Amino acid sequence: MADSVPGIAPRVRFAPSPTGFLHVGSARTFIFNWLYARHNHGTMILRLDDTDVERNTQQSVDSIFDGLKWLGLNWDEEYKQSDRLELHRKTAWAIFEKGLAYRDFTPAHTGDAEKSGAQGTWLFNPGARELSREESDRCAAAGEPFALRFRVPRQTGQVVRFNDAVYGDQVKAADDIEDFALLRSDGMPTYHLASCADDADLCISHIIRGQDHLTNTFKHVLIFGAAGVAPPQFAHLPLLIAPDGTKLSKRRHGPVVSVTTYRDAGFLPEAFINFLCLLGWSPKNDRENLSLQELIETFSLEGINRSNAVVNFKEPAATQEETFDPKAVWLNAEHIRALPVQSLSERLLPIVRAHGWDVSPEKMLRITPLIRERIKLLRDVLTTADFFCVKQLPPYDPAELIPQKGDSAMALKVLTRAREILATVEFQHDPLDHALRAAAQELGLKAGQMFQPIRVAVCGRKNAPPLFETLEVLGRETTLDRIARAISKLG
RNA sequence: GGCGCUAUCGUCUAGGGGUUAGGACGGAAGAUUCUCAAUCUUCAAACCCGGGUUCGAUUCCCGGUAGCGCUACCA
Repeated sequence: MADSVPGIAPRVRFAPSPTGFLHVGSARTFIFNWLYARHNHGTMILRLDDTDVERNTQQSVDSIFDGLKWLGLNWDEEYKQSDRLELHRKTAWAIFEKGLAYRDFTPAHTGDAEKSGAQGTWLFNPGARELSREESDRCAAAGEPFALRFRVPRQTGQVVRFNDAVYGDQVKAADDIEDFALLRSDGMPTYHLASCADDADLCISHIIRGQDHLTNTFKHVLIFGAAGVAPPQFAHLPLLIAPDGTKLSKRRHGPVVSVTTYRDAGFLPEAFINFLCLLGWSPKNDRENLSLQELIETFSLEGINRSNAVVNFKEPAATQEETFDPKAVWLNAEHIRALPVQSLSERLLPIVRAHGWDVSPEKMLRITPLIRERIKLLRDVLTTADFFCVKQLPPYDPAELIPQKGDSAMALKVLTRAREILATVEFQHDPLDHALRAAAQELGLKAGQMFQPIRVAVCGRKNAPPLFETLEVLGRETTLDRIARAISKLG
C-alpha cells in the first residue's frame, strides 16, 4: 500500500481545537503527522479548528503553542478556521443547491434530553427533511432560524466506504448515518463541514488523526462527495487511555495528560517524543530508544497498530517519578545519557539557577558528568547535585558518618586523618585516590570504611557520585570546611 | 439501545497455520564498583472464551464476552 502518490509530496495537518491545554494524545497526533510529512518530504500544516466559539479560549491557544514550541517540531503553514468561514458557508450552500442538504427549522435538542430520553437512534427530523424547497425558502425568508443538515441517502441500500491506512476497508450503510448538521442555526459551520471544506481547500492528502473520528469519517466521505472532491487518504490512530481503561482526561487523571507537565518535570522533548511514538506504533525491529532522525527515517503508517494503548502512570502517585509511565522515565534517562556533557550541562543550568543556586556555567560543566548517570529527569539535578551548589550543607544525622562495622570513634579517626591529608594533597583524582587509600591501609580500614565518612561529611548523605571526582569539583576549601563541621558533629 | 473498532506477559509491543511465542519497561536474584547510579548475567511473567476450517490453530472464519469510539446545531 503506497503511502503517497509517487512524485506528489503529501500535505498533512494537525488541527487542534483550542478548548483546553495540549493533551498528550494530541501531541502524539501532531508528532505522527510531522513524522509522516518529514519522512515523505511533505508539508506540515497547523490549523486551529476554532469553530466552537463558546468553548474557545486564548489561554488554550497559548497552551497549545507552548506545548508545540517545547516539542521543537516546526510546521510549514498555519491557518485558523475562524478566518475561513466564508469558504465553509460557500461549501455548505453549494451542497444545499445540489439538493444534498436541507434546512431544519426544529429547535436544537439539548444534551440532557438525549441522556434521559429514549435510547433509540435518531437519524433525522422527518418533517424537516421532507419540507418542500418553496416552504423552506419561505420560512428562511421570514427569518426563522434553522440548521443546515446533510441529506443522507435513505432506504436506497447505499453504502459509504473508504480505505483507512491503519484500519483497512471501512463500510457503513447510509441508513445507519444520521442527517448531521453542516451549519448551525447561528450560521457557524460545524466541525464536520469546516474540517472537510478546509481539508479540500488546503489540498490535504492524508488525514492522520485519532480513532475517535473513525466513524465520523463516513460523514466526511459524504461531504467530500457532495462537494465534488476526492477524499484524502485516511489514517486513524489508536487512542491513548489511562490505566483504568478510560480515556485520558484532566478531570479524572490530572496533570499527566498535559504536555507541559512533562516539560516542567524535566523531560527532554526528544525523549517525550520517542515515548509517545512507541504508543501505537512500532518500528518492528525491537528498537525502542530512537533519536528524532531515526524516527523520521523509520516512521511509516504500516507500523501503526489498531488497539488502544495505556499510558501507564500510577493513579495515586506517591512520588513525582510515579506520575509518569516508567518507560517514559527510562527513555528520558537514556536520552540524558546520550546527550553530550556540554549540551546536558546547558539544559541543567537554567533549572539550577531558577532554584536560586548561583552556579557558573564552568562549574555546571564539571558537575554534569558526575550526575549524568544518576538522574532520570532533568529536575533530579536539584536533589542529586545539591551539595555542589549550596554553600552550607543542610543538617544531616551524624550517625550517617559512622562507617560499616565501625563506630563513632572510627569515623572521628577517619575524618581527622582525612583532614590532615586533604590539607596538602593535590586535588586531582589520582593523587586523592592514592593518598586516601594509603591512609585507609595505614589505619587498618577497608577502603569503604575510609571513604564513607568523608562522603557523608562532604555530601551530607551516603548515596552520591564517586568520591574523588566529587572532591575535585568541590575543591579543597569546601571539603576541609565540611570535614571540620562533621568532626564537630561527632564530638 | 443502534452502528463501528479492538483483544499476545502488569504495561508498550514483535510475530504469525507447525516457534522453547521474541524484545523492551517494570519486578526478582546475582556479578561489578568506595556508596548510589550506570553496566553485565539470570529468573518469573502472555496468545479473552466457545465453536468451526485444517493433519495441525495463538494466527483464518463465525459467535460470545469485555473494552473503547461514534450516536449533539462539541470537536
